[in-house]
Amino acid sequence: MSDRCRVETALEILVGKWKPVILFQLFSHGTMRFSELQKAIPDITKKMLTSQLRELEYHDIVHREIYQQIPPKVEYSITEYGMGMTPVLQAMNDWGMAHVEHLNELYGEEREVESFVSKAEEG
Amino acid sequence: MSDRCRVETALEILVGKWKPVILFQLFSHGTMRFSELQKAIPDITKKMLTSQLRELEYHDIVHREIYQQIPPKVEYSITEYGMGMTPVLQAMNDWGMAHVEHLNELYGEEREVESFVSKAEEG
DNA sequence: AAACATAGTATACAAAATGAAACCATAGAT
DNA sequence: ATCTATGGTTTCATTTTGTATACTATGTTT
Repeated sequence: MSDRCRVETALEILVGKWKPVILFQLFSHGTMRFSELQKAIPDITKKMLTSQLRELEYHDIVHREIYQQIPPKVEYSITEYGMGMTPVLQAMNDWGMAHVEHLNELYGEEREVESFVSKAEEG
Repeated sequence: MSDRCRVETALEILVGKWKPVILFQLFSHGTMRFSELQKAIPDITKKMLTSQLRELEYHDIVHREIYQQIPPKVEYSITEYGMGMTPVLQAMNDWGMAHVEHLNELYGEEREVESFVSKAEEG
C-alpha cells in the first residue's frame, strides 16, 4: 500500500446498507426512474433511497435528470465519472466471491455467487 | 438472492470506523503487538481495537499469536490470505486519490480532504 | 505489601444510521 | 370534487455502531 492512504475515501462512496445495491441496479439497468429503483429494491424506504442517491450525486457517481412533468419524472444513471469505479467494484466483487468460498472452506457453508457488473456500459 | 452481488462481502471486511487504519498499520509494519497498535492509533479504545481485530481474525485477514507470558504478549499480523486483499485495497486507494482531486475540481480546493488517520477528535 | 505492565472484559452511555408512516404539490382522469 | 400518479420531505422511533471508564488476571519489580 502507498504512503497516503485513501481507502476510506473510496469507502465513503460505498458504505451504507443500500449504496451497493443501488449502484448494482444502475450499473445493470443503465437509466432508471425513482419508482423503478423502488420496485427493484422493495425493502428500501423512500427516505433512504433519496438520501443515498443524493450522496452518490454529490460525489458525481450518479446523475439526476429531472423532467418537468406532472406527475414528476426523475431519472438516475451512472455518470461517466462513476463508470470509473467499475474496476474498484469489479475487484471487490471478485474478491468477495473468492472470499465466500474461502470462508466456506474454513467454516463450512454453501452460498450463491454472482458477478457485480454484468450489463454495465449502456447509459 | 440472485441479484445480490459480492461487493458487500468485501465491504464487510473493511467497514467500520477503525478497520482501514488497523489494516494500514498491519500492512505497513508487518507484525504488531496489541499495545503497539494502540500507540499507533491513539484515539481507538481497547474495546474497539479488540472487536475489530476479532472480526478481521474471523475473516482470516489477521492472525493472532498469543505468547504465554506474564505480562501477556499478543501479536497481530496480516495472514497470507489477507495479503490477497492487496489488489482490492490498492484499487480503492488509487481511486480514492483520484477522487479527492476530482472533488477538488468540482467543489474547489478549499474543501477539507480526509487523511488516512481519523480526525474524529476535531469534531 | 503495593505498584506495574499487558491484553484484554464489562457496563453504561451517546451518536449515527436506518425504518415507519404521514404529509405535500399538481395535472389530468373519473 | 375527488382520486391517481410520482417523487419527494418531515417527524419520530428503533437499531446499530462507537465511546468512556472501570474492572480483571498475574508474574515481576520496588
